[in-house]
This record gives sequence, C-alpha cells and structure tokens, in this order.
Amino acid sequence: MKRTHTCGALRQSDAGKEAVLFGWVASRRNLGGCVFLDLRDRSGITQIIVDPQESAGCMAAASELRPEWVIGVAGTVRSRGANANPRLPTGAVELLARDIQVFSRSEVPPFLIEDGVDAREELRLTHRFLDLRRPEQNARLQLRHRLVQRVRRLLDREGFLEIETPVLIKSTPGGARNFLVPSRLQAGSFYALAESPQIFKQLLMIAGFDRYAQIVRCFRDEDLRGDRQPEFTQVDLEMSFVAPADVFAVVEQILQEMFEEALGVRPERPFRIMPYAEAMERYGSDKPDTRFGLELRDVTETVRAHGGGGVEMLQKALADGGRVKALAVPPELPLSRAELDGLEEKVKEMGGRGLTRAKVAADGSWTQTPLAKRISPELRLALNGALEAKADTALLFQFGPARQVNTILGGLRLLLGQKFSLVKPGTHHLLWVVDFPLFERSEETGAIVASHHPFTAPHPDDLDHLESDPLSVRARAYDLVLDGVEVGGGSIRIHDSETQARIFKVLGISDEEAREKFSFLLQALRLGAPPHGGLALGLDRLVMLLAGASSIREVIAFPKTQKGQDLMSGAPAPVSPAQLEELHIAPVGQKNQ
RNA sequence: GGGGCCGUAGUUAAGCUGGUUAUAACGCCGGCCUGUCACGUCGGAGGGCGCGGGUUCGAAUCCCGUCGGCCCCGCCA
Repeated sequence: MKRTHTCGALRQSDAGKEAVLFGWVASRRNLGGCVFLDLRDRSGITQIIVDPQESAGCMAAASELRPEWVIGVAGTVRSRGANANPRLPTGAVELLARDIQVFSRSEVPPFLIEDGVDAREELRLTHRFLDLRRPEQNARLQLRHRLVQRVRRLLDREGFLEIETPVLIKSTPGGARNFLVPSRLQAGSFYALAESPQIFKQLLMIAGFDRYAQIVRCFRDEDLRGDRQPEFTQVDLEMSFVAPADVFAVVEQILQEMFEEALGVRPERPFRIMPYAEAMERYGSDKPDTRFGLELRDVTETVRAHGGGGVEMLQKALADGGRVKALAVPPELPLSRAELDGLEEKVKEMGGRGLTRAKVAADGSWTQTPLAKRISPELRLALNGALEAKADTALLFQFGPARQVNTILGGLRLLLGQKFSLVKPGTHHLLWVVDFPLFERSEETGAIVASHHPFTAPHPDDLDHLESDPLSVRARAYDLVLDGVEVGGGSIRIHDSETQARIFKVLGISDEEAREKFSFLLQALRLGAPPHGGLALGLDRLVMLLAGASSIREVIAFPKTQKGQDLMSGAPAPVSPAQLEELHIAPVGQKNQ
C-alpha cells in the first residue's frame, strides 16, 4: 500500500479516482450497517466510509478501529452530493474503503485529540507529542515554519549572509544570567550558553561581511513568564554603514512579510516612531500599547499654579521636584468603589504608596475622595477642566518622582484597558520606540549601568555631556513594539575604541577589566571597524502574536514550564557522580536550615 | 525572593458553612442502528478527592507543611 494523497487534499474534482490515504483515526461513527471514519494527518481530515455492500472485506476491520490508530485506507473517491460537509475543506468527497491496513494500534489517549479541549496544560506538556497532534497546535507550528521561510527568503533577497555563531561562549558580565557548561578539558572553567550573538555579529561586521542575519537560539537563566522561555529564538541581524533608518527599512519589510503570511495584510510603512520620553509621558511604558487611548495626563503645572490647592501631599510632591499626573476614566467606563479599592491594591503591588482618586459629580464637586474637604475649589475646577472631566468621571492621581508616577499610571492604564476590553479585536499596532537613555541608575546598587548594552552608540548630539551628565545621554537604540509587546530591539553600535573607552569609564569598568572581558572586541575596534548596527527580533513572541496564541509556549514545539522543566523528558535531572567527576564538579551539598 | 489562582473518575468540572453508598458531562467497555460528521439509543465499568501530618466521634471539605501547574512583581543589559 502506498500513499497517493494526504488527508487534506481530496476535492470534488477527484471524484471517481482511486486513492490511498494514511493517517490517524480521528473519530469513528459506527451506524451498525456502515462505519464512518475521520482520517487525520497534518494537512487535514477526510471522511472514510466503510459500506458492507462495497467494502465487504474490511467491514470487520473497520469496527475494530479506535481513535488514534494509524491506518492506511485504499478505495475510491466519491462525491458526497447532498451529504457534503461544508465545514471540511475535503467535505465534498469521501473515500469509499476497499482495503484497510492497520499500521499501529493506540492505547486510549490521556486526553482527546481535538481542537478546543482544555486538558490542563501540565498534562498536555507531559504528552506533548499528542498535544501537537491536535490540528490547532499543529497549525501553529506550520505557521511558524512559513513565517521563518518568508523571513529567510527576504533576508537572502536583501543581501544578508546567514552565518552561525558559537553557542558555547565566554561568560560576560552584565545582562542576563548565563547558563554555564563545565569544561571537561579545562578543569574548573566554564562556557556560557550565548544569551545572544551580540559580540560575534559585531565582529562579523568588522570582518567585512556587511550584512549578517541568523535565526538563532538564545539562552537566559532568568525567571520565566508567559512570554519568556529559558531558550528562545531570535531573528538576529547586523548591517554595516547604516543609520537607524536603514535597519528600520529591512525590519519593517520583515514584519510586512510576516503579517502578510499570517494575516493576509501588509502593515503600512514606515512605522510610527515615538521617542522614549513621549512613550513614558503618554503611556507610562517603554512599550506602549497604542491600540487604545486613556492616556496619562500631566497636571503638574495646573497644581503648581494653584500652589498645591492647599493639599499638603501635593505641595510636598512639588517641592521635592515631583510630578502630578492622572488618568481620567470617563463615565462610559464605570468604576465602583470596590473596583477603585482593587486598583489601589494594584498600585501598592507596583510599589506606589496609594491611589488618590476622586469621582466628579454633575456640579463639578468631588466625592469618594480624601481630597474633598482639603483641596481648594479653584484647583479642583482647574483640574476638572484640564482633565476634561464630565459627571461621573473617575480621576486617578499619582504624584511624586516622574518615573514612578508614569510607571504606575501606565500599569493602571493597561489594567483598565483589559478590564473594559478597550482594544478592538483584530487590531494591531506596530511602532518604533527610539532615543532610549543610554544609561540608567541601578536600583540595587545605585551604580550607572547600560540600559541596552555597553556597545550601544551614544546620540551624537549628547556626546559633550557623556561624562558630566550621563543619565541625560540618549542612545542610538530602538525597540520594535507590537500591540504593547517588545518584539525586537537593537542599536547602532560604537565602532571606535575611543568612544568605547569613554563608555566603559562612565560605567565604572576599568581599563584592566575591559581588557580582560572584551579584549578581542576592543582590539577589533582598533583594526578597522565599520560603522554598524542591527537588531534582534523575538521570533517566538512575534509568532505568538500573529497566531493569536495566549502564550509563547503555544508556538514552541517542546517548551518548558515556569520552573524551567520539560515535563515530557524530565529535564533538568540529576547526573551520576561519575559524570560530575569527569567535569571536575563537586556538589556543595544541601544548605542546612 | 514575594503576591495570587489552581490540583476531585482517563478528561473537564460540581461538591469544600465537616455527616448515609462523592455528582455530572465527555471519554472508555458492551448491545442495537446504512448517511453520520458533537451520530443516535440502551446498558455497564471506573475515583476516594496531589502528597504528608494535624484537629475531630467523623475531613475533598478546617489547620499546618510539602510537591506540581498557571498568572503577576522583582529579575530579564
């Protein structure tokens, strides 16, 4: 028996042909006199009919069949006429069985292999090969394949060379925690699994490859989330002799290709560009979801003009150089007192002190607020005006340091957007966020650290105050944001050793330390480095968004759980003392309580 | 490191203010049925409630601990 068609192939025009289909029994409907089977493979489902008049030889075999048995069926394609099933692409025809061959029987599977089942994820992950057999799961990986092919073809057309970079590399400071791999040949030394090919792709530019791209696995030993796995895939690229606009042009075309393949629409180029400062001011996020409004409103000057309106906490916030901002939640989005209390809890979770709020009454007075009796009527009315408050508008205030105010209100904005379903289903917004700060102050240590990575080029206009006011220096860095999710990021890199040395100095990295950690890169920068820059796209996140999947795990064939385990294979797992010995590793033993 | 939700037949869930034989649907097994496609129909089997302690005359139900899954904060240059 040899397969002639796949289970998604047959159409009305094939009626009358002989055909042989191989696949899995998706369902069996035994009507006593005849048996209907749904035969499934990755391409679709075809109905098989076993009719004793025509299929005498295989009637007995057909009634033995059970779901997930793997069989081959030979027979004649026949039109279903009035019995056609419009919900199946193959629904106009059926295969009239003449011969059935059983290749493999199946035990009763632990969950039903069909779309829409909600077996708990834990179970699906332990039997991932069955979960992937479900058409919708299978289709997601097929989509991922097609997206990757489109990207590869485009990159090839645009002159990018696909060059592989090492996975086993030297551990570098800063950034994500590395997975370590002990060296057998060098006792006591370790490789790190690459968290990205960053330095290598820069070296490829210095080597003169001009345009490099790679679809590459990256590893980060950090805590997991719905959109974060310990190993994940980037579309990584780097270009020589470019400005950000050149990188944008390529990446925007990649996104156009992906959108076209997944959704059948090409987003318009060029994409919107938003400075980091604007994103933070208006949306309270460096990855704003611009699919809905409810923007943050700055009322600092209004409050200042009224001297704080007699409210001590506002006066103090202003005196400390803080800001006053608000969300004005219109009456169409009604918030009960209990819901407002719930939001206040969220504010505290986000590190805020509390949520000062007010409900605006028809006459402009405020209720449900601790401010009611303290705030001057003049300031209250001015705020009503500035915030365009109508009757029953809820005002949610934050005041204090700009960063905290923005972040908290941005968090509330997202919560409200979700709560009130403010995003119209099916809408997608792509934008570039640019002009990130080059440095930020570490909250843990108070030290100045690189926001992106230490090879990011400073904005040329800010070079004169690199040392005197480093925190105000902008980076030539950019993120690509899709629907409020960071799906890519990159920068123009430093290509001269003088600037690189200045950056290391600001970061407090000594010459000695820099030489030790990055000597090869520093040397390369002194031996003819072209101006260059690039970006990496998070392939898993992009596929997730384009597939409408709820987590990154749905678009990865064999993902890990939040604790980094592969429930199917059981990784990670202990190894034998002999293996450790060979690697010169000695367990430190369990910590005693 | 922290906060939240969850764990009951093969599966998904109900039961959880403690009290006879733990309930339903789907699946599974068997009978009947020639146009089903969530086939129908009749009948049947199947769990002691993640695990370990405790309280109680009595624990899916209350308490403590623990394991696992998910969401979130921190973390992720």
